[in-house]
Amino acid sequence: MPELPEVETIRRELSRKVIGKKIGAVRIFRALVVRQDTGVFSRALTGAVISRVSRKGKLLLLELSGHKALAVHLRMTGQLVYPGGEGVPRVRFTFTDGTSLDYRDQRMLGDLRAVMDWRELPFVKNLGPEPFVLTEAAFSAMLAKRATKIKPLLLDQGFIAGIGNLYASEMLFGAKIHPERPARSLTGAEKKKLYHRMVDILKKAIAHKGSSLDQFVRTDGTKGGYVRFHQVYGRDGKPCSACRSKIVRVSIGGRGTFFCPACQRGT
DNA sequence: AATGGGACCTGCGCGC
DNA sequence: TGCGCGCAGGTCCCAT
Repeated sequence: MPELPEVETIRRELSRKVIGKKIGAVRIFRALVVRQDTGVFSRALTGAVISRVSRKGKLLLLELSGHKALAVHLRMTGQLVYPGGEGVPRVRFTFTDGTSLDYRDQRMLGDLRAVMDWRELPFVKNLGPEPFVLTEAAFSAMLAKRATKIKPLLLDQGFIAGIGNLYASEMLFGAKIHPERPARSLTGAEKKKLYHRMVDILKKAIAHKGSSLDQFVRTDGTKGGYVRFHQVYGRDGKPCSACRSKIVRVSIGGRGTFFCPACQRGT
């Protein structure tokens, strides 16, 4: 479940480690994760120099010389490890200095592709605003227009970029809002609170290098430290930190959703 | 517009 | 103990 904080962690770490490096060779061990012709992929990347690493929502972009980019979506179990070299990854990028960047992905749901203009990717074009760019007023106005349940709405990448299942539950708990509340039913105070919990939680998760519950690891293979701050996600049956009621897990929009039935009232 | 389902994948934990 | 099954969740796609 790499979400915005996890992808941002990787972005920052790769920025420190691989900018300026030249890709000498691309080895594809499992073609499934390369979502385009593998020859096109390899030829586009070989010889390119990494100029910058950026992020759009949960999409990581290794920008290259010649206006190209390597777009990486980790989906569920993707990992980028540097320096790589251990075991057999799905894809290995070997730099001309001899080091390598490994793309690992247990479930192979990830998405790697070399693109000429990442701004033209449908995923990018459909992306909603970045949480850190959005103002409170704009966020409130966006919520006011929507009748749908707040929790699935926060997961909609076209509505807002980067939030996934874990942080959606955490921020709704922080704002004391029931996950099935229609977005437009939130009061002004609730919308304000949700905006601030959203920003605070994402920033704090980045500060702690993300949440490693299952597969997420940092580029050096170590785990992120935010799990110990989780209030509800993965804590069903355990006491709420605020009121000691038991945290419950329900399915909303087909996704596991954790909340405190006492603190987060009503629909 | 909203909602619900299936598809993509693998490994884990559950029930029997 | 062993086996089969459902499930985990990011995104896309289809149907209603």
